Amino acid sequence: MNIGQAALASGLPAKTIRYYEEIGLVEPARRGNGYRAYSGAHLHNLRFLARARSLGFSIQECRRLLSLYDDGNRASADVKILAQAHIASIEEKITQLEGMKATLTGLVAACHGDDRPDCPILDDLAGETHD
Amino acid sequence: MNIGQAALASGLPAKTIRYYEEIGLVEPARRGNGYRAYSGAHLHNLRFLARARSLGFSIQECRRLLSLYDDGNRASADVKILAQAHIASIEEKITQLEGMKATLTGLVAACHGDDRPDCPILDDLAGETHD
DNA sequence: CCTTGACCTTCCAGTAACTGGAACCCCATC
DNA sequence: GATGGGGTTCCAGTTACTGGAAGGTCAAGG
Repeated sequence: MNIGQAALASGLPAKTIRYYEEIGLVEPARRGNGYRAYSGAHLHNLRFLARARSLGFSIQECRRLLSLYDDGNRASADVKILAQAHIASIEEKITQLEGMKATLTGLVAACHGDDRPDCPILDDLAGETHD
Repeated sequence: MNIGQAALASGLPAKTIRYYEEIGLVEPARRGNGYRAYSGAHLHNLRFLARARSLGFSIQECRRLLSLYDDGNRASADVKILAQAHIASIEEKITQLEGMKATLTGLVAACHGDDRPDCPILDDLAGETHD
């Protein structure tokens, strides 16, 4: 199948699929005319990547996950550790975002939001402590 | 004050401060020897930026916030709208991350994590539905 | 046979916000 | 004069794509 079909079937943009080839993630065969030819296995890997990326794994992590998938002798513990570390980094991001949100929510609540210039949000950013 | 002092006083790395100058955010004067000379106002802006960035505002948003800060005729409503939009985008990110976390947590719980290859996490990524 | 349009190709540049490093200058001090 | 700790510029790399230009391929229609 051509790249357009692979894109449709995997849900990834063709541009992304070409990029994955460039970085050595999924390397299809070529037809006589230079077109990429994706096999069922290639498509499988593309779907795998789409799913892993949608769960927030980095490209490096996806690479590792694919190689673990391909390794019949893998230990599921290795996969689990990778996933747990990823969960931890997600939690870290969430915590950070929650902190920002809490601060901003407080500031927004304090801002009257009319046509006057007085603004607690800017005051906070400017480091002006409100007694 | 030199860039090193400004870095210390603002909490920003010198590299970042130079970058902010490059993109026109904070443009210090220069001494005879070519060194950057930061005034109190410059330092204030650097601190403002550090705070705004720590709250997750993008550089573009920071630029806008700074210009609102500098505009004595601003309407606090404009600031509030900006902040509210930012809160909304933070919430969106959190929702996305929570979704990833929930899925991953389920998968990790299902994975025995020993030296056997069988792994529900990889099965999920590979699109193999577990009955 | 020619054209049209959809598809494919490569390559280059841009995104966000820095960060690291090389090569070099300035200044005070021992 | 050498040394050390500043400072300077410029270039490259990071992440994971995305957009666009210039051009090749192929099937269908006139």
